[in-house]
Amino acid sequence: MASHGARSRSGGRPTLEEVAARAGVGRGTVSRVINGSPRVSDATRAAVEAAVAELGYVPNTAARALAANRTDAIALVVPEPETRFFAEPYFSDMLRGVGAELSDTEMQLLLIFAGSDRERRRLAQYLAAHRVDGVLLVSVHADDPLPDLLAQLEIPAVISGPRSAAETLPSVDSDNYGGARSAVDHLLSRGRTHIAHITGRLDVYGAQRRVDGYRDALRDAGYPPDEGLIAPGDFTEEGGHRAMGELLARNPSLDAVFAGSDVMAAGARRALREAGRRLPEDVAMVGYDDSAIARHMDPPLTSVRQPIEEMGRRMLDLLLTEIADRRPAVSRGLERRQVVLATELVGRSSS
Amino acid sequence: MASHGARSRSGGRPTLEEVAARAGVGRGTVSRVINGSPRVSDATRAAVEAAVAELGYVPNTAARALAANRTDAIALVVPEPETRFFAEPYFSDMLRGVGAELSDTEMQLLLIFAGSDRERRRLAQYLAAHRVDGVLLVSVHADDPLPDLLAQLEIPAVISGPRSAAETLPSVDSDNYGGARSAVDHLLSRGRTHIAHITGRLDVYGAQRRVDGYRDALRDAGYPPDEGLIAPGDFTEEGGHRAMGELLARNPSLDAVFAGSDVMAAGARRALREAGRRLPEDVAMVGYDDSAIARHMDPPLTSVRQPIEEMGRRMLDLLLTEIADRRPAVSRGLERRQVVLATELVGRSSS
DNA sequence: ACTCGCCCGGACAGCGCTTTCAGGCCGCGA
DNA sequence: TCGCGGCCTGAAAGCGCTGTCCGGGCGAGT
Repeated sequence: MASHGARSRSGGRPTLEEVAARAGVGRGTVSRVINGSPRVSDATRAAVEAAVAELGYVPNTAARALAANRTDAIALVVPEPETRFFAEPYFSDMLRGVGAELSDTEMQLLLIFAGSDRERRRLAQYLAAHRVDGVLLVSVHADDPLPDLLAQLEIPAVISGPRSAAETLPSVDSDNYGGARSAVDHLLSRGRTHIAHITGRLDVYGAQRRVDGYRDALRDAGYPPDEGLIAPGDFTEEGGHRAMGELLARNPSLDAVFAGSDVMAAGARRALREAGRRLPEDVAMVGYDDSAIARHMDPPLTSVRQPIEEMGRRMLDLLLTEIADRRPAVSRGLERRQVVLATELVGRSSS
Repeated sequence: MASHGARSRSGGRPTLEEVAARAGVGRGTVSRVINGSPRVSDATRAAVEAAVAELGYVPNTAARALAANRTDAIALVVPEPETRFFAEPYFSDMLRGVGAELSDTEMQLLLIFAGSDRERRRLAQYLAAHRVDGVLLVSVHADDPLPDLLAQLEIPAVISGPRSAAETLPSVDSDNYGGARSAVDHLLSRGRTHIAHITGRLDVYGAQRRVDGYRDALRDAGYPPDEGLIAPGDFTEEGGHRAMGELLARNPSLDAVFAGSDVMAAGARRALREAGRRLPEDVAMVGYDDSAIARHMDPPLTSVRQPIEEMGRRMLDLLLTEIADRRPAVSRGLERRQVVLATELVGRSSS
């Protein structure tokens, strides 16, 4: 006690203790002011704030983390290689949404890639050390063990794109089903009658939902189910190209395609060109994602837009709630923690 | 003391103390094992490691940071808006290099954008709180106050692209001068005699050096200086377009252009097309950066490649050295902490 | 065999902050 | 006027780990 008074060591930053001395109060009081506790009189608060300003006091994060058992940091985990992260606007939009929402808080955002096995092991270590208060998980496949790890470690997490209808983690997703329906309805309204669908990877729940939406829209319009009009893609351009080839072979009279992603649409477009079909005269096309690819395609591609930035924001909201709720160990009911946002059809000349 | 034995609180993670108890040694000993101190017998070390494994012990970062006064984290600061970060492959390559080098260590990398005023204030707060052990600064303009702030806070930092010849911070750069020379020499070797240059923003030191390299290469080849062949650009496509226009107006007989960046080359290419000049028949062109733009230009652009990933790796090396050296407060001489890496001319059909 | 030196393990004092606890002071009601 | 209840504040106990300082044990030298 006598060994560390209010003297500031050379180059050292001021401590709570020094602020307290300067303001003529105790450490605890300063702490309360800093943390915005209401149990402090206005006069005292003002005095403390003055001292803080004069000394240029900045709290020591490590000490706070140790004492309060929290880190004030959350991680955005991308289970993909870095290259994909930079290639897909999806991630940067998401990041922007999260970042925007986060700038109102004192929280820090960590960006973590978990594409390789090595990176995943590192991440596991990282999470085990509880170096973040919560995790935002984007683009997770059905069989990914990450969510379970998080649950086991009791780390709050929010997932973008539930893994299944029975998703237990809080999640934010866009309305894949509705988006697909709107795409098909649009094509129908254009007078198209033979509408095919190129699916995404079916181990991604959202891709399944798009198929469901496609089927239901056709059924509701009086078209009997025809599995021959559905071809599996894998979200790649090459997959889209191949799928389109199959579809054309099976359905010569096909006059429209709903592709499960813009990238696949680009592949399909190539296949159509090779087959001598004109867009949109012979075959109309609608994509999904409304990415840059859609805008730059020739002709520009009608596509279903997802509010990705908004999704990022909502994910962060959910996560912060989750973290706050967990703090005093209140156990909440299984209220609705699955958010679904509406999509929007962006019409262009491909349809 | 009696208040916290080796009992693990419900859900709590094991502590050093518990590991020590299990291994039958003292806390300090376990700490030494964890930190790889040599002053521990093999038998003891084995016992401790076994205990660590059995308990699944993971050190508490906050406690360690507090006691050791370090964070084991460094920041990559990008003084640009996020959009530019994603748009320019420069940053992602840099990130990849740093990330690769970092994965051998226990250090954590933080990505921080400081494009807006608001973000910069946040960053200042962040640095003031000493939440990182060091900073990697990329793409800094001559008048940026960030380096000074870092110096004042005594935070180790490494800069990519020195601000001037008198840069005091450790830095890693590519050989802008040599790169420019190689570009001009290449054009000369192709038999071109009227070679113009579109510069980058001259408040970026690297852009100045490219101008120097351009001038010297021509001078050494026996061409007298001709300022009319130099037009200022600003690293944007529009700037390149405008500069090319000026150059053509001033020098009708011009037969080659060395552009200070690929983006400007794209703008210049547009101006050439508008003027009815063919590439490379009428005018040969060389760009700088060897970015995707160069590969996709029509015709593909010859460009000077910088080893960006390597630069990222070297920057991290320098920073870690810097951090390590500062720890025991050894003051080192002003040895060479400015690394310059060689560039490489990538030939394509534009020249 | 005895002593000196060396190496290893344990104890202890914090690192700076949060948070509980209890006491002091004031105001209000009786 | 006295007593009781509240609110505000100060004190103190850690949070889990690091790093220094000692003491003890063991091997080697004479």
